[in-house]
Amino acid sequence: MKSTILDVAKHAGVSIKTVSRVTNNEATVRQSTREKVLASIAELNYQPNLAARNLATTKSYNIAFIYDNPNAYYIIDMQNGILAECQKRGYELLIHPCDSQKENMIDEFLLMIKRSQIAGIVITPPFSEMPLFIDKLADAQIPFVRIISGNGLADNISPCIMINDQQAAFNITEYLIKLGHRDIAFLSGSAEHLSTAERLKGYKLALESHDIEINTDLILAGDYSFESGVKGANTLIAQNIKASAIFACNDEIAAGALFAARLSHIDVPSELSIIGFENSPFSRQTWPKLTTAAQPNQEIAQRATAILIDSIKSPTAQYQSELYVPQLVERESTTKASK
Amino acid sequence: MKSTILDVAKHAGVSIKTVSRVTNNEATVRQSTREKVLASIAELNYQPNLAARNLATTKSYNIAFIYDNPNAYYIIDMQNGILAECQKRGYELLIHPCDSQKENMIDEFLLMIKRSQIAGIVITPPFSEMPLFIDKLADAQIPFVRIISGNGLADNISPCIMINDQQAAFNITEYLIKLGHRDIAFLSGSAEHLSTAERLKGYKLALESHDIEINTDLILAGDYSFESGVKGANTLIAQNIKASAIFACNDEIAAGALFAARLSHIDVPSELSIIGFENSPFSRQTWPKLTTAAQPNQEIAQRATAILIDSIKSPTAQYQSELYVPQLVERESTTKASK
DNA sequence: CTTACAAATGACAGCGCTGTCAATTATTGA
DNA sequence: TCAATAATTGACAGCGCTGTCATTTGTAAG
Repeated sequence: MKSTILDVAKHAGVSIKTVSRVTNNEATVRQSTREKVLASIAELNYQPNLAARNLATTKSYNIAFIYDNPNAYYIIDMQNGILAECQKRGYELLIHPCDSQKENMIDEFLLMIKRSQIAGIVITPPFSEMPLFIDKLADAQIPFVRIISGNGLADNISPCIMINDQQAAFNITEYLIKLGHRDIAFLSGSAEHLSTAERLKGYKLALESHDIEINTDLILAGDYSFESGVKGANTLIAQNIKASAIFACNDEIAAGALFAARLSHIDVPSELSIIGFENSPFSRQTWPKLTTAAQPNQEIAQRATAILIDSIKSPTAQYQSELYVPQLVERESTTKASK
Repeated sequence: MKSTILDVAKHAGVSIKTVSRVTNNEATVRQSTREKVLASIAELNYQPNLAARNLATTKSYNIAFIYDNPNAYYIIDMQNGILAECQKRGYELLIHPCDSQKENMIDEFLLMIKRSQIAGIVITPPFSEMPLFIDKLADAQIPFVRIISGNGLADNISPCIMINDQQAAFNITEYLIKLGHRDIAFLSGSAEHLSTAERLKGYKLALESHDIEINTDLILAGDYSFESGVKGANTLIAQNIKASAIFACNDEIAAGALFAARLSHIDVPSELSIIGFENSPFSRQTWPKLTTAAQPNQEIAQRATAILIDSIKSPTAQYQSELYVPQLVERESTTKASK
């Protein structure tokens, strides 16, 4: 039989309000009383009924996570991070996969949010990078946190976690340059994702800062898929474009490029270095394993959630933002340029 | 401003109870009244407050999903399936990743379940195949549904979705045999998963039914990883074991085997056929693409959830169970045995 | 030992909904 | 036409909790 606040109150010999004070960690309870109540709570195995609390406060303790599923690994990581923080803070997680391409998606989502009782939203790309969507959300006065690609210029619409893809791409490219590579191909991800543009910027900046001319033949459009990597690498090979290294916008593209190279009997890394991005499990399931840039997605998601909950609990004009720079992970798919 | 049941009642000129009847789809409401109420609901954009409903019914509309994350693709598929049904039926989904290896995990989970208000649980392997865990859950009187590997012999402890891995493995093996293969290697998945044993059974049965002797040298232990596939294939190659086809217990293993074969300059499929299992996105990201056996995970999860909710709503002694047989998906990694 | 004030505690309404059961209205059959 | 019965509808309590505000208890100062 589940015990209620009344059971605890009787058992401890106090009023239900005092029990409520203890469970909510309010300050104005005498230490001795608090201990008495806590003992009763433990003995009766009491757990506050969330539905009743929600109803009484007319607040909600639900965090929504909205995503458009591009990458199962990414989603799972994010989800686990959010979950961890929610558990810590006594929130529930509601999952909302959505199709970003779908017409009316924005309005449907807004309606759903208004209907559900939702305290705040964690938003990942591409939604977090859709100005129209974000503006509407801001208008609707719903707290949210965005995880986006950027270099630190926050817009103060909401708290934000920024992934400095540009800096990371710069670092990666420089790493290749320092290995002696000068002809570095760039296999782009999806054009709709900001991260693609940011990574390209970083790539260009690195080349420029080492006085290497940017060769547009080496920059190929694509999307974040394995097939795109295969296609990109095959284009380079077929058109006989000289490249001693490939910067792939994510690990799947890199894996595709790797495969294409093997099929053409080009050895990786001795004849061609390939570098990925994301450090997904994928990057460890290729052979050779991929050198890549790692972003700690789970940690990022957890921080984002923490910031969101903070901003829900104490709304302030100025929002917190944080910046992450993905770090190089050296593995086996890159080596010095051959002379 | 959120509207409440009282607003709707006033607007429609009925009692709040009648509004409640309409939102709960109860039968005893006159058609004309129902329409009137529905119109008011639509006009006021009314959505019942779940917290209040939960409190009033002292029931919960939360479904828990418990998993130990082996495979992000699998989890996402399951999750989406469960979500779809939950949305349809007005339930919420709570996610519970767990570590199946962790000591005390069972008791911790049970405690958590008792504390949370949870209407039922969807359980996937390996949890669904742990008798101790299942028994405790049954003792605790919590409704749940299991998704397990099996051939249809239900135990009536709970509703069940069974994946007939044995039959599917039989079919797959027979498919290879009909292509002329007689020396078919079997790369096992994790021993803890029932599915591995079931697939092995199906494999053996198929060989026997075609009067092919079972060669234990061809059956290699492993787990459900890419590395395991690489290792298995390399073992075959190194020990010079004659095999014209490989039955890999899942797509990752198959991908690993594929890679090992390529490295040894063995062409797939002309020199070696490889077949996977699961039809994960993975199987489309190899080259050649993998022939495999598809189980409609999302559909399975949705059905499981439907059955679970049915059993919550009308508890009966006899539980529903369903059987799925994964179907062969022919792609490019298999072909006729060379003479 | 009082008084004045602060700290701690409690009484009670009410969050929005559903269950129970009584009241009302519609329908049927004689 | 009028019971008798069935089909609808409504009044009201109460689910378990928190917010408000009144009350009690403790404490420092006089």
